[in-house]
Amino acid sequence: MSVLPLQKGSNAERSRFRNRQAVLGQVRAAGAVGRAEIARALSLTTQTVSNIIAELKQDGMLLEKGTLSAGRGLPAMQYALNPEGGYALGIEVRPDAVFAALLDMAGRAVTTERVALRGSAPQLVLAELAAAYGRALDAVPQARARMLGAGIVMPGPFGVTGITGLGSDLDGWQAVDAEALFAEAIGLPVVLSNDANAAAMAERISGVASEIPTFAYLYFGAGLGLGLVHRGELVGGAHGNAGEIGHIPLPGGGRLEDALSRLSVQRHMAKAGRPARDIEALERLYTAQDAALLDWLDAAALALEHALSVVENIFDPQTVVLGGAMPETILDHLVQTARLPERSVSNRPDARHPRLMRGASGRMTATQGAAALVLHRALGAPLSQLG
Amino acid sequence: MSVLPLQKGSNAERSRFRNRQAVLGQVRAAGAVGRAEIARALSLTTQTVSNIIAELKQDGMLLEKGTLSAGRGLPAMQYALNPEGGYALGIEVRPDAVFAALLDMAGRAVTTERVALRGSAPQLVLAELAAAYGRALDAVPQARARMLGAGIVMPGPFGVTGITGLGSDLDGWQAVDAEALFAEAIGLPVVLSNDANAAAMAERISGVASEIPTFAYLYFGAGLGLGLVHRGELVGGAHGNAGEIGHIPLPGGGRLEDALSRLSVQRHMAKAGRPARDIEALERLYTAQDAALLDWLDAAALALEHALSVVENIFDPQTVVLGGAMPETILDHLVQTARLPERSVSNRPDARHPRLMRGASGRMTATQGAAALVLHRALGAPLSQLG
DNA sequence: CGATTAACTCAAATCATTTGAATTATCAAA
DNA sequence: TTTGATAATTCAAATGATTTGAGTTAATCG
Repeated sequence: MSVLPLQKGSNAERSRFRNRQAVLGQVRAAGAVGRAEIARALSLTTQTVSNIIAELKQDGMLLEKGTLSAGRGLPAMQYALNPEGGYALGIEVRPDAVFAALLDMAGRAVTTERVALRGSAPQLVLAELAAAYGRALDAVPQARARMLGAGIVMPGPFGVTGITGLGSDLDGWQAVDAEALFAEAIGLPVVLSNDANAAAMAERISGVASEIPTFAYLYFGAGLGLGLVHRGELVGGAHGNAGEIGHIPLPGGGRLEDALSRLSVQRHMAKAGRPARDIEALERLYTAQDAALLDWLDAAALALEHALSVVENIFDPQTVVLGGAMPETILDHLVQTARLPERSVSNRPDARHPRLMRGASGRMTATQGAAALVLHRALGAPLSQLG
Repeated sequence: MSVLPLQKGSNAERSRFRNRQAVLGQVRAAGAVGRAEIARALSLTTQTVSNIIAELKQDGMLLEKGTLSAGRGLPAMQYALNPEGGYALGIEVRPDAVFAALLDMAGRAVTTERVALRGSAPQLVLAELAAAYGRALDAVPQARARMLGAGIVMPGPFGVTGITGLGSDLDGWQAVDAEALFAEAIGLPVVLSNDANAAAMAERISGVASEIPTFAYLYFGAGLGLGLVHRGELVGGAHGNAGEIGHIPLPGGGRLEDALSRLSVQRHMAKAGRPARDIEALERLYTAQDAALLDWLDAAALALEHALSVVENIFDPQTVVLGGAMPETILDHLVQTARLPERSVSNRPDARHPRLMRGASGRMTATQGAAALVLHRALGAPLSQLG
């Protein structure tokens, strides 16, 4: 009979927790700030912010960065995140390999690793993963006591759906509580997400969207994914499966990811007798201005225009970011050649951001994004997400 | 230099405010509950809930509904919203008319009115609107002291966009701060939204989605709109223009709203020599199983399938609700004949809700939805939305 | 009928923020 | 160079809300 609430009640303890996060969030967003400025931004008193900052400094989360004189008055002591104040583990599980990265609180990867897999059975994956985590901690011992959590990216869709088997699901993972398994295997709080959402959060935490609270991210994985960030928060849908934009039909027939994905370009190039197994091969072909690749790009740009039209009109983002497992040169080519739909709510003369841009993260976007999910939760996410 | 925060800091006063809202939200969702149950749901103590409920009762927001014995122990006093405890004004501005409705806190319309307009100039609209508000207050005098705010629905898109003039924009309203104008004209706090978002919130507050936190609403206005509710909150996009789904291209050519909208059916019927000016006419034609109308319905069902495919795969909603300015019989027909896409993340064998359903609200959906936006804010919205 | 259970109330304790006064360091004008 | 204004910061006390713990009341169960 009880209605499960979308929010918990508040008390002094939870207020403090929330304010701590908010202060950390302000510091992260600003790079370095003084206490009074944080207080103004959060509508708190400087006294409160002073108390919280003293605590955070004590905990090793913040560093003093010297005073900054700005006009009259006592110069404010500037505070910045201590990169070594906290670490997040990012994990990306693919059918053939596991990627792991350890990120510090500044969002920089301090270790990265790729472990080849012989199958995707949960036991196997979990064991490899725990081992990789152990190696990362050995390499960065000071992280051991300061782990904030682990973010894990897996091919969706999550939960039991009627399209299991059609997509890129992982064998053996359809009917298990993946989050609980991971949490137990590595002994950390876990956030589970799909690749596109994680990549989007990576851009939000330390990429091109760090000052753009509402944007969409088109992610080149095996297929094509969409990550939606609305007012700083991920829009994951009812079951975390939002963003399967690759499945939507194209005007000319077929699905979007038939024309716009890594599989798509690989198939196209194979047919043309120019197999391109990996990103490096694609990059070389592009540098050589390969005719078959340029053909694919023409069709892909058209598909991208369709995707933009759909995403912009449905979601009204400040910008659309393009990224994922594609050479930067090809992403740039797409960004430059795709024509922006005229009939779109995003077609605004007063726009402050380009409507389409390439993401900043490279090859490990999703892996780093997985860790970014943890950092996002630790550094200023709203209370509603904190349990 | 200061980074504007997505959340404010918390203090005792704001905690109390938040907890008041959360308690009201629980009461609304449950219909009638006891204090201990609310306390459990919100992770607060019964003492705290008791204090807040005493205050809310004092303010006339809650009514005692007698005790309910549930097993052992002292039977809990049940509390319910006092419908007369608060009122919200809902306003829908159309090019040719203004609709106004006064809703009580239970979500019921206590007055409704339609005022024909001779033009859409701001001065004219604001004057008519203030007059309509005055008449509503005269009819329900006890509302005067208990107004929670006004929700206003206008044709989008909001702000300056490159497609101004293409859509259903209102003349004279493109470059004005509509929210401020309305707030000044009627002396109430104002929420501005588009029709689809408001209609979605109406279903959330007192319609078929009252227990569905994540859903999409396909709204038949002049065109076709989409309202997205994610974990209880509207996804409005960067400029409040999210949901312009009518603009997206159809596989067969043209835009979605060319096949699926009131304008579409009116054009189709006019061409077929069976003009249908209003909803009543459409309803009569459907009752007569008019061949031309059935033709349109076939094409519309196909377009709806495309829309479902896009919305489900991008947003992963628990359900898609169909509603707006269409006869219920026609909406039902569409719900029954549209084939649900198989390749969709929403195709789940374990789904608890139908994937597609008709909305509960009738003709005044958007107007009542406008008021629902206010009620939503007053009854349990997260702190982040409260300024 | 007594024991148990659960809702509720009262008063005191607790926690975090706010308030108000005092201190310090810089800039700008005399 | 001096003086006054400005703004950041700290200290101690006050405030506001929740929590804690003990006690009361009214049901069900055995």
